[in-house]
Amino acid sequence: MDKLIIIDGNSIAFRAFYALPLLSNSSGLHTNAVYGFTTMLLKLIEEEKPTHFLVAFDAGKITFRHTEYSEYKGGRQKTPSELSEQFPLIKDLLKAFKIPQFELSGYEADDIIGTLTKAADARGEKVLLVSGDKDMLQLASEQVTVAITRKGISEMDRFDPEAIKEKYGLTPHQIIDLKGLMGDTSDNIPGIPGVGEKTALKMLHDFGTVEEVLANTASLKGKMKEKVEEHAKSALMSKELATIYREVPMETEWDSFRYDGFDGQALSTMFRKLEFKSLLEKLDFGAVSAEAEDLVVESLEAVAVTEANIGKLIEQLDDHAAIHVEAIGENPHQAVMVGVVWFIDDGADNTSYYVPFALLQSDAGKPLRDWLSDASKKKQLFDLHRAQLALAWQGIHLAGVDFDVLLAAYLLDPTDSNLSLSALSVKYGLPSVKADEDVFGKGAKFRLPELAALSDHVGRKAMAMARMVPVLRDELEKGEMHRLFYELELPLSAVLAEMEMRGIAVDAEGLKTLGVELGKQLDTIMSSIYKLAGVEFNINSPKQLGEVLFEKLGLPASKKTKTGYSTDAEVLERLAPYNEVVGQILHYRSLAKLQSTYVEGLLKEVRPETGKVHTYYRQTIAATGRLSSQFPNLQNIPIRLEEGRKIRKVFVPSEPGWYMLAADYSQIELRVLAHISQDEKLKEAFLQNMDIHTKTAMDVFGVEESAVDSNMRRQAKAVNFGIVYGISDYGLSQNLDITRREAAQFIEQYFAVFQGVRRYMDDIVKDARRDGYVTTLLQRRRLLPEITHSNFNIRSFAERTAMNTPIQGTAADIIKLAMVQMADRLAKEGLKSRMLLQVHDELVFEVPADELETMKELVPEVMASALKLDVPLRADVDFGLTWYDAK
DNA sequence: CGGGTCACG
DNA sequence: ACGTACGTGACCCGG
Repeated sequence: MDKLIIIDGNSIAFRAFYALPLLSNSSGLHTNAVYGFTTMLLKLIEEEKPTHFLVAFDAGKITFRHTEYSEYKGGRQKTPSELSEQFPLIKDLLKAFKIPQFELSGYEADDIIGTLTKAADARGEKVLLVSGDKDMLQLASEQVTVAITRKGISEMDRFDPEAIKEKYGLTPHQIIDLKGLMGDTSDNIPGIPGVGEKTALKMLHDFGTVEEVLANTASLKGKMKEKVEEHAKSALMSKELATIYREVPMETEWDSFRYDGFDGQALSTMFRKLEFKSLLEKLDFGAVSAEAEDLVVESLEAVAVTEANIGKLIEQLDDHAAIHVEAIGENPHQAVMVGVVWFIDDGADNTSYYVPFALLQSDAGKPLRDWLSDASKKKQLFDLHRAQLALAWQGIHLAGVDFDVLLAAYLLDPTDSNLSLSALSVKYGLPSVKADEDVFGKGAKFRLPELAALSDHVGRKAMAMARMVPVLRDELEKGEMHRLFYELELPLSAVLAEMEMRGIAVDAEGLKTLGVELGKQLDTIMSSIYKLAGVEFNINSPKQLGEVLFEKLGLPASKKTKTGYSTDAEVLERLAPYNEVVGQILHYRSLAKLQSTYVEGLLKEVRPETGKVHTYYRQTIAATGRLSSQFPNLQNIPIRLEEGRKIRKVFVPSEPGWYMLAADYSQIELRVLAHISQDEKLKEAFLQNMDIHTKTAMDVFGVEESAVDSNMRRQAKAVNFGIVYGISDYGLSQNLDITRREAAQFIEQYFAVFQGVRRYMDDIVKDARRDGYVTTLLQRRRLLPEITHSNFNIRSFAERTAMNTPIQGTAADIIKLAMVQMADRLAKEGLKSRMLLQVHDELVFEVPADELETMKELVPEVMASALKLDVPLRADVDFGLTWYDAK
């Protein structure tokens, strides 16, 4: 049997546009609506397997409805240019899909669809009609199913007449009456003012049609009767406007909608232009497009090196080369080595040499190992940090790396969430490489392919990497980020790898003891909660907890999440006065977190041989330039509450008689703000070394220092936080639990005093709009394409990001500088002290007793002088036998 | 594998 | 009118 899919083109394009973030490709073309449209088409083709297909569009301009009602669709926002520029792309896309398109001047897509579904009905063919507009429900029939998008575009609700009956108690045709009564603000159809969906449905259930409702106003009551009578004409006109016209004079020849598959060639070209990397990979055009002439595929001779031919590679070793280190696994401290690849480009031929790791480690591999460790042999690679760690665990010290493709790509676009070689080769228009996932598989299906395929794949990775080096080097130069790259990030990679290899010692016995105590407390609290609640349930399940609190115990639910009641700490704290159990649950939650994440989780990461944990700092994740930490995350060890803070006691020196020493920047973000904004008041506060929150309270409340009480200081502190985050009255009001009006007043008073800060906030948003990005003091860059988005929320988010990123990012620049300088000083001065951790504004060291005095001076000195600002930087230092004591 | 929650700066 | 504070990672639950 045939099956026709009809898509309401304008409606789906709008839906996709507003549902997805404003994506754009590297030439600045917006692509989110096209992307959403594409994924929907692919999904429909795959799941529905249509035999016939078409998309209907509004032809735009005036339709016959305007001639009847000039206000039709009035008051509707102009289509944002970010969307209208995408319509031509969608039309090209449909051509590549080989899906027929219909539009007819004077008619809307609705009418074309109405006419076509009528024809299909008459022929007795199955139709699936896809739209975001509930009006379409009037076209449902035994033959025609209407799918309405829900929550964005990925999910749809399907309606046949039965489903419409179930949901609204109406026939498809009565949908028109529904709209006649309630109107439709988006089309500026008036309906009857004051009649919403509920009232309209009730009337229709009683009377059936608009006409019958009007004929029976006598049985309506009071205000409603007046309203209906007064707006009777409007209701009739609205009904007429809502009626889809089904007699458009047009070709309805069934066979002209036949769908026999897309043009893979055209589609892959289209996807490449739009930079739909994931879709390109998903459809695997690799094979198809490799033959296509428009795609450059470089030839490569991929040599799998053996003991017999290793001499050929050794012979060719030069003073520089692109290499690729293939190691399997997310955690580089536990990576399984596959091998190392050398890419040799001698001008005539491209040759890659894949050296299996066992061979590299054998006697025959010695010259290669020496080459890797020779700092005078310059290497370019992808992900130096990871390669260095993986090799170090195998006893190979990697040195002399002068370019890292991953690091460069990150600096060029720190928000890119897919920085794989495969994705980058597409992004920078270079010969493509297969994704690792496609070659190796993933999860349980992961396996290395046979030698020839493996050596080809890793060889192509090395080649792609080599091709990317000059491109990215130029881009860094253009963005004035070469110093940031060569003088900061690249040296930092090595510093981080060194810190991580060293690891930090953990007192596992102490941790276990803590775990036993927590276990006892958890048992006690658990039984107490069950008793108070009168039922046993899984306290860790927000779903079950919600049911107990809000249904069984009948506590007032306030916040909702997508899936049900919210039970987060903020909600529970409000509920605490109602029932004793709530406080217990909060306590249970905090202890359970300590137990699962910080006792059990941390214990799993301790190496039994050394008693140390080795975190992995990620240098290419955070959009602002900060580091992040994994396996385990050592940047979120508890400190705010004493119960959790005790966890810090298990972080100890790795040598007897040594100390832990920690130094943290004081108010680095506000000091950075003072420097960037050049705000006189803020600068003055730091030049006089005042308590910044107290000073803010004095200025905002206009009082003397002695009159600032703890509450005023607390509020001033929240305002300072808000300023750094890109303030909004709503956010501040939530944080301080005050009204928005009060919050707005605070902000206004703050800006009245700190006028330079206000100027900075205004200017940085303007700059971001003009340039499309913001930068830190060291020229770190973050692209903000959404700063001009027509959607208020999306745009506001970008504006706050524009305000925050230069501040957070410059602070990140500064501590990174301090780390590189610190590593240098330790080496130069022959100190035995070791840098172990970075926690955004804090550095942690282990220090032998006889270096304590030196380090207490040196660390804060280096941190404070890492970068010269117009206000002083300050770092406070302390030491003790554990991290806990170095406070 | 996504959502909810919570730990940190 | 819109409905949010900025940046991360780990754990648990439940489909």
